[in-house]
Amino acid sequence: MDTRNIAAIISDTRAGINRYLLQELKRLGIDGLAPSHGAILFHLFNNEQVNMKDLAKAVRRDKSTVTALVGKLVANGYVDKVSSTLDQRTVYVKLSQRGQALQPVFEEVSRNLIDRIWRGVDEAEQRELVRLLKKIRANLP
Amino acid sequence: MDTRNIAAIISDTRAGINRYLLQELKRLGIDGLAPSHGAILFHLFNNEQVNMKDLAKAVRRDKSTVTALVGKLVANGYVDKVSSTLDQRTVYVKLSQRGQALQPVFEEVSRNLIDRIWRGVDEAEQRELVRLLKKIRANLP
DNA sequence: GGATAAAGGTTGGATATCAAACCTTTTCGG
DNA sequence: CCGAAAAGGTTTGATATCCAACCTTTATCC
Repeated sequence: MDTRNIAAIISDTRAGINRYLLQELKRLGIDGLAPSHGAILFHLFNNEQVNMKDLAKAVRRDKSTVTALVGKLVANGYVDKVSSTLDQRTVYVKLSQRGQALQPVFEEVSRNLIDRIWRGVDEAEQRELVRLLKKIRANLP
Repeated sequence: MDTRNIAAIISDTRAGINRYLLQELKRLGIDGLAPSHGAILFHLFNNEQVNMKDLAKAVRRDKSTVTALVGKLVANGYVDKVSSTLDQRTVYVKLSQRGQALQPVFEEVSRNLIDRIWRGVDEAEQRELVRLLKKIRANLP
Protein backbone atom coordinates (compact mmCIF):
# COMPACT_ATOMS: atom_id res chain seq x y z
CA MET A 1 0.00 0.00 0.00
CA ASP A 2 1.52 3.26 -1.15
CA THR A 3 0.44 6.13 1.03
CA ARG A 4 1.87 8.76 -1.35
CA ASN A 5 -1.29 8.70 -3.42
CA ILE A 6 -3.25 10.16 -0.57
CA ALA A 7 -3.93 13.43 -2.38
CA ALA A 8 -5.21 11.70 -5.49
CA ILE A 9 -7.41 9.35 -3.48
CA ILE A 10 -8.98 12.20 -1.58
CA SER A 11 -9.56 14.20 -4.73
CA ASP A 12 -11.07 11.23 -6.46
CA THR A 13 -13.32 10.35 -3.55
CA ARG A 14 -14.59 13.89 -3.44
CA ALA A 15 -15.30 13.72 -7.17
CA GLY A 16 -17.22 10.49 -6.63
CA ILE A 17 -19.36 12.11 -3.94
CA ASN A 18 -20.09 14.97 -6.30
CA ARG A 19 -21.00 12.63 -9.11
CA TYR A 20 -23.34 10.70 -6.86
CA LEU A 21 -25.10 13.83 -5.65
CA LEU A 22 -25.53 15.22 -9.15
CA GLN A 23 -26.94 11.91 -10.27
CA GLU A 24 -29.40 11.81 -7.39
CA LEU A 25 -30.54 15.40 -7.89
CA LYS A 26 -31.11 14.67 -11.54
CA ARG A 27 -32.99 11.46 -10.76
CA LEU A 28 -35.28 13.38 -8.42
CA GLY A 29 -35.95 16.02 -11.05
CA ILE A 30 -34.31 18.79 -9.05
CA ASP A 31 -32.92 20.69 -11.95
CA GLY A 32 -30.25 23.31 -12.01
CA LEU A 33 -29.00 22.65 -8.50
CA ALA A 34 -25.53 21.39 -7.66
CA PRO A 35 -24.03 20.03 -4.42
CA SER A 36 -22.84 23.52 -3.45
CA HIS A 37 -26.38 24.76 -3.45
CA GLY A 38 -27.24 21.84 -1.24
CA ALA A 39 -24.73 23.00 1.33
CA ILE A 40 -26.36 26.40 1.40
CA LEU A 41 -29.85 24.98 1.69
CA PHE A 42 -28.79 22.66 4.50
CA HIS A 43 -27.42 25.59 6.41
CA LEU A 44 -30.72 27.39 5.94
CA PHE A 45 -32.71 24.37 7.11
CA ASN A 46 -30.98 24.84 10.45
CA ASN A 47 -30.77 28.63 10.51
CA GLU A 48 -33.76 30.82 9.87
CA GLN A 49 -31.84 33.68 8.32
CA VAL A 50 -28.16 34.18 7.67
CA ASN A 51 -26.19 37.00 6.14
CA MET A 52 -23.89 36.41 3.18
CA LYS A 53 -20.71 36.61 5.19
CA ASP A 54 -21.73 33.96 7.69
CA LEU A 55 -23.16 31.83 4.92
CA ALA A 56 -19.85 31.95 3.07
CA LYS A 57 -18.03 30.91 6.20
CA ALA A 58 -20.50 28.11 6.87
CA VAL A 59 -20.16 26.57 3.43
CA ARG A 60 -16.48 27.42 3.20
CA ARG A 61 -16.62 29.28 -0.07
CA ASP A 62 -15.48 32.71 -1.10
CA LYS A 63 -18.14 35.33 -0.52
CA SER A 64 -18.27 36.14 -4.23
CA THR A 65 -18.96 32.48 -4.92
CA VAL A 66 -21.81 32.60 -2.45
CA THR A 67 -23.18 35.70 -4.16
CA ALA A 68 -23.43 33.66 -7.35
CA LEU A 69 -24.83 30.53 -5.69
CA VAL A 70 -27.47 32.44 -3.77
CA GLY A 71 -28.28 34.36 -6.92
CA LYS A 72 -29.16 31.12 -8.60
CA LEU A 73 -31.23 29.94 -5.65
CA VAL A 74 -33.13 33.23 -5.77
CA ALA A 75 -33.62 32.89 -9.53
CA ASN A 76 -35.09 29.44 -8.98
CA GLY A 77 -37.30 30.68 -6.18
CA TYR A 78 -35.78 28.60 -3.39
CA VAL A 79 -34.57 31.47 -1.22
CA ASP A 80 -35.13 35.19 -0.72
CA LYS A 81 -32.71 37.99 0.00
CA VAL A 82 -33.75 40.67 2.45
CA SER A 83 -31.81 43.78 3.40
CA SER A 84 -31.24 44.29 7.09
CA THR A 85 -32.94 47.35 8.51
CA LEU A 86 -30.29 47.81 11.17
CA ASP A 87 -27.29 47.70 8.90
CA GLN A 88 -27.86 48.66 5.30
CA ARG A 89 -24.79 46.69 4.21
CA THR A 90 -26.09 43.40 5.47
CA VAL A 91 -28.25 41.08 3.38
CA TYR A 92 -30.13 38.21 4.93
CA VAL A 93 -30.87 35.01 3.07
CA LYS A 94 -33.84 32.87 4.02
CA LEU A 95 -35.74 29.95 2.57
CA SER A 96 -38.88 30.57 0.56
CA GLN A 97 -41.79 28.14 0.80
CA ARG A 98 -40.47 26.40 -2.24
CA GLY A 99 -37.11 26.13 -0.53
CA GLN A 100 -38.62 24.73 2.64
CA ALA A 101 -40.33 22.08 0.56
CA LEU A 102 -36.93 20.79 -0.45
CA GLN A 103 -35.97 19.82 3.06
CA PRO A 104 -37.38 16.28 3.16
CA VAL A 105 -35.99 15.50 -0.27
CA PHE A 106 -32.55 16.80 0.56
CA GLU A 107 -32.44 14.99 3.83
CA GLU A 108 -33.22 11.77 2.05
CA VAL A 109 -30.51 12.40 -0.50
CA SER A 110 -28.10 13.13 2.30
CA ARG A 111 -29.06 9.98 4.19
CA ASN A 112 -28.67 7.89 1.07
CA LEU A 113 -25.25 9.35 0.45
CA ILE A 114 -24.10 8.63 3.98
CA ASP A 115 -25.46 5.10 3.86
CA ARG A 116 -23.73 4.51 0.61
CA ILE A 117 -20.40 5.95 1.69
CA TRP A 118 -20.31 3.82 4.84
CA ARG A 119 -21.44 0.61 3.20
CA GLY A 120 -19.26 -2.16 4.57
CA VAL A 121 -17.47 0.12 7.02
CA ASP A 122 -18.13 -0.60 10.70
CA GLU A 123 -18.59 2.11 13.29
CA ALA A 124 -15.12 1.94 14.74
CA GLU A 125 -13.67 2.31 11.27
CA GLN A 126 -15.96 5.23 10.56
CA ARG A 127 -14.78 7.05 13.64
CA GLU A 128 -11.16 6.30 12.84
CA LEU A 129 -11.47 7.56 9.28
CA VAL A 130 -13.09 10.79 10.40
CA ARG A 131 -10.52 11.26 13.15
CA LEU A 132 -7.59 10.81 10.78
CA LEU A 133 -9.08 12.97 8.07
CA LYS A 134 -9.59 15.78 10.53
CA LYS A 135 -6.01 15.35 11.62
CA ILE A 136 -4.57 15.74 8.14
CA ARG A 137 -7.01 18.52 7.40
CA ALA A 138 -5.51 20.41 10.29
CA ASN A 139 -2.07 20.08 8.69
CA LEU A 140 -3.21 22.03 5.66
CA PRO A 141 -3.95 25.72 4.96
CA MET B 1 -17.77 12.38 16.80
CA ASP B 2 -20.36 12.76 14.12
CA THR B 3 -19.54 10.70 11.07
CA ARG B 4 -22.27 12.31 8.98
CA ASN B 5 -19.97 15.16 8.04
CA ILE B 6 -17.74 12.84 6.12
CA ALA B 7 -18.56 14.42 2.76
CA ALA B 8 -17.81 17.92 3.98
CA ILE B 9 -14.57 16.83 5.63
CA ILE B 10 -13.35 15.16 2.47
CA SER B 11 -14.30 18.13 0.34
CA ASP B 12 -12.61 20.49 2.71
CA THR B 13 -9.44 18.43 2.95
CA ARG B 14 -9.21 18.33 -0.79
CA ALA B 15 -9.61 22.09 -0.90
CA GLY B 16 -6.81 22.41 1.62
CA ILE B 17 -4.51 20.28 -0.50
CA ASN B 18 -5.30 22.46 -3.48
CA ARG B 19 -4.65 25.62 -1.55
CA TYR B 20 -1.32 24.31 -0.34
CA LEU B 21 -0.21 23.33 -3.84
CA LEU B 22 -1.23 26.65 -5.35
CA GLN B 23 0.64 28.44 -2.61
CA GLU B 24 3.77 26.37 -3.19
CA LEU B 25 3.69 26.81 -6.94
CA LYS B 26 3.35 30.52 -6.47
CA ARG B 27 6.17 30.59 -3.95
CA LEU B 28 8.44 28.81 -6.42
CA GLY B 29 7.55 31.25 -9.16
CA ILE B 30 5.88 28.61 -11.31
CA ASP B 31 3.26 30.83 -12.75
CA GLY B 32 0.07 29.89 -14.50
CA LEU B 33 0.12 26.25 -13.45
CA ALA B 34 -2.45 24.61 -11.22
CA PRO B 35 -2.54 21.23 -9.46
CA SER B 36 -4.29 19.63 -12.43
CA HIS B 37 -1.37 20.50 -14.65
CA GLY B 38 0.86 18.91 -12.07
CA ALA B 39 -1.02 15.64 -12.42
CA ILE B 40 -0.44 15.68 -16.16
CA LEU B 41 3.23 16.51 -15.79
CA PHE B 42 3.71 13.76 -13.25
CA HIS B 43 2.22 11.27 -15.62
CA LEU B 44 4.61 12.45 -18.30
CA PHE B 45 7.59 12.18 -15.97
CA ASN B 46 6.87 8.46 -15.88
CA ASN B 47 5.66 7.96 -19.44
CA GLU B 48 7.62 9.21 -22.42
CA GLN B 49 4.62 9.87 -24.62
CA VAL B 50 0.93 9.45 -24.03
CA ASN B 51 -2.11 10.10 -26.18
CA MET B 52 -4.91 12.33 -24.99
CA LYS B 53 -7.29 9.53 -24.23
CA ASP B 54 -4.90 7.68 -21.95
CA LEU B 55 -3.83 10.92 -20.38
CA ALA B 56 -7.43 11.77 -19.56
CA LYS B 57 -7.89 8.37 -17.99
CA ALA B 58 -4.66 8.68 -16.02
CA VAL B 59 -5.55 12.03 -14.50
CA ARG B 60 -9.26 11.16 -14.23
CA ARG B 61 -10.56 14.15 -16.09
CA ASP B 62 -12.87 14.47 -19.06
CA LYS B 63 -11.00 14.42 -22.33
CA SER B 64 -12.20 17.92 -23.18
CA THR B 65 -10.74 19.12 -19.90
CA VAL B 66 -7.43 17.54 -20.81
CA THR B 67 -7.53 19.26 -24.19
CA ALA B 68 -7.68 22.56 -22.34
CA LEU B 69 -5.05 21.68 -19.75
CA VAL B 70 -2.58 20.36 -22.31
CA GLY B 71 -3.28 23.43 -24.43
CA LYS B 72 -2.07 25.57 -21.60
CA LEU B 73 1.01 23.44 -21.04
CA VAL B 74 1.82 23.77 -24.74
CA ALA B 75 1.27 27.53 -24.61
CA ASN B 76 3.71 27.75 -21.72
CA GLY B 77 6.22 25.56 -23.51
CA TYR B 78 6.21 22.67 -21.04
CA VAL B 79 4.95 19.96 -23.40
CA ASP B 80 4.59 19.29 -27.13
CA LYS B 81 1.81 17.66 -29.09
CA VAL B 82 2.75 15.34 -31.94
CA SER B 83 0.40 13.61 -34.35
CA SER B 84 0.81 9.89 -34.62
CA THR B 85 1.97 8.70 -38.03
CA LEU B 86 0.19 5.39 -37.67
CA ASP B 87 -3.23 6.76 -36.75
CA GLN B 88 -3.99 10.28 -37.82
CA ARG B 89 -6.59 10.64 -35.11
CA THR B 90 -4.13 10.12 -32.31
CA VAL B 91 -2.13 12.92 -30.72
CA TYR B 92 0.82 12.23 -28.49
CA VAL B 93 1.82 14.51 -25.67
CA LYS B 94 5.41 14.62 -24.47
CA LEU B 95 7.54 16.81 -22.24
CA SER B 96 9.67 19.53 -23.77
CA GLN B 97 13.06 20.34 -22.28
CA ARG B 98 11.44 23.05 -20.28
CA GLY B 99 8.93 20.51 -19.02
CA GLN B 100 11.63 18.04 -18.06
CA ALA B 101 13.30 20.75 -16.07
CA LEU B 102 10.23 20.92 -13.86
CA GLN B 103 10.63 17.38 -12.60
CA PRO B 104 12.93 18.02 -9.63
CA VAL B 105 10.86 21.01 -8.53
CA PHE B 106 7.59 19.13 -8.77
CA GLU B 107 8.96 16.15 -6.95
CA GLU B 108 10.03 18.38 -4.14
CA VAL B 109 6.63 20.04 -3.98
CA SER B 110 5.04 16.62 -3.93
CA ARG B 111 7.34 15.38 -1.16
CA ASN B 112 6.65 18.46 0.90
CA LEU B 113 2.93 17.97 0.49
CA ILE B 114 3.10 14.35 1.56
CA ASP B 115 5.29 15.19 4.54
CA ARG B 116 2.91 17.90 5.55
CA ILE B 117 -0.21 15.79 5.17
CA TRP B 118 1.20 12.99 7.27
CA ARG B 119 2.65 15.18 9.98
CA GLY B 120 1.82 13.55 13.29
CA VAL B 121 0.26 10.48 11.68
CA ASP B 122 2.13 7.23 12.21
CA GLU B 123 2.57 4.61 9.53
CA ALA B 124 -0.14 2.29 10.74
CA GLU B 125 -2.60 5.17 10.76
CA GLN B 126 -1.50 6.18 7.29
CA ARG B 127 -2.18 2.72 5.94
CA GLU B 128 -5.52 2.57 7.70
CA LEU B 129 -6.64 5.93 6.35
CA VAL B 130 -5.72 4.99 2.81
CA ARG B 131 -7.39 1.61 3.15
CA LEU B 132 -10.64 3.11 4.40
CA LEU B 133 -10.66 5.90 1.85
CA LYS B 134 -10.25 3.39 -0.94
CA LYS B 135 -13.09 1.42 0.52
CA ILE B 136 -15.53 4.30 0.54
CA ARG B 137 -14.28 5.44 -2.85
CA ALA B 138 -15.33 2.04 -4.18
CA ASN B 139 -18.86 2.65 -2.89
CA LEU B 140 -19.22 5.68 -5.14
CA PRO B 141 -19.76 6.18 -8.87
C1' DG C 1 -17.47 66.03 13.73
C1' DG C 2 -15.07 65.12 9.73
C1' DA C 3 -11.49 62.30 7.44
C1' DT C 4 -10.16 57.61 7.36
C1' DA C 5 -10.45 52.91 8.01
C1' DA C 6 -13.09 48.77 8.18
C1' DA C 7 -16.86 45.80 6.97
C1' DG C 8 -20.50 43.68 3.98
C1' DG C 9 -21.51 42.65 -0.74
C1' DT C 10 -21.14 42.67 -5.66
C1' DT C 11 -18.74 42.85 -10.09
C1' DG C 12 -15.28 41.53 -13.39
C1' DG C 13 -11.85 38.61 -15.06
C1' DA C 14 -9.70 34.23 -15.15
C1' DT C 15 -9.70 29.19 -14.93
C1' DA C 16 -10.98 24.21 -14.30
C1' DT C 17 -14.43 21.35 -15.28
C1' DC C 18 -18.02 18.60 -17.59
C1' DA C 19 -21.43 17.11 -21.11
C1' DA C 20 -23.05 17.28 -25.65
C1' DA C 21 -22.30 18.15 -30.27
C1' DC C 22 -19.20 17.91 -33.70
C1' DC C 23 -15.21 16.72 -37.12
C1' DT C 24 -11.82 13.24 -38.97
C1' DT C 25 -10.01 9.07 -39.37
C1' DT C 26 -10.18 4.22 -38.81
C1' DT C 27 -12.61 -0.10 -38.46
C1' DC C 28 -16.12 -3.34 -39.51
C1' DG C 29 -20.13 -5.82 -41.46
C1' DG C 30 -22.45 -7.45 -45.39
C1' DC D 1 -15.65 -2.40 -51.41
C1' DC D 2 -18.68 0.80 -49.34
C1' DG D 3 -21.70 2.54 -46.08
C1' DA D 4 -22.24 2.58 -41.16
C1' DA D 5 -20.37 2.51 -36.74
C1' DA D 6 -16.69 3.40 -33.64
C1' DA D 7 -12.76 5.88 -31.94
C1' DG D 8 -9.73 9.93 -30.99
C1' DG D 9 -9.90 14.83 -30.34
C1' DT D 10 -11.70 19.45 -30.31
C1' DT D 11 -15.25 23.00 -29.83
C1' DT D 12 -19.02 25.11 -27.57
C1' DG D 13 -21.69 26.37 -23.79
C1' DA D 14 -22.61 26.27 -19.02
C1' DT D 15 -21.15 26.46 -14.20
C1' DA D 16 -18.45 26.71 -9.80
C1' DT D 17 -14.77 28.86 -8.10
C1' DC D 18 -11.29 32.25 -6.65
C1' DC D 19 -9.00 36.80 -6.28
C1' DA D 20 -8.71 41.59 -6.84
C1' DA D 21 -11.04 45.72 -7.44
C1' DC D 22 -14.82 48.17 -6.39
C1' DC D 23 -19.12 50.48 -4.09
C1' DT D 24 -21.85 51.58 0.17
C1' DT D 25 -22.47 51.85 4.66
C1' DT D 26 -20.82 51.80 9.30
C1' DA D 27 -17.22 52.39 12.80
C1' DT D 28 -13.07 54.63 14.47
C1' DC D 29 -9.74 58.08 15.54
C1' DC D 30 -7.77 62.56 16.20
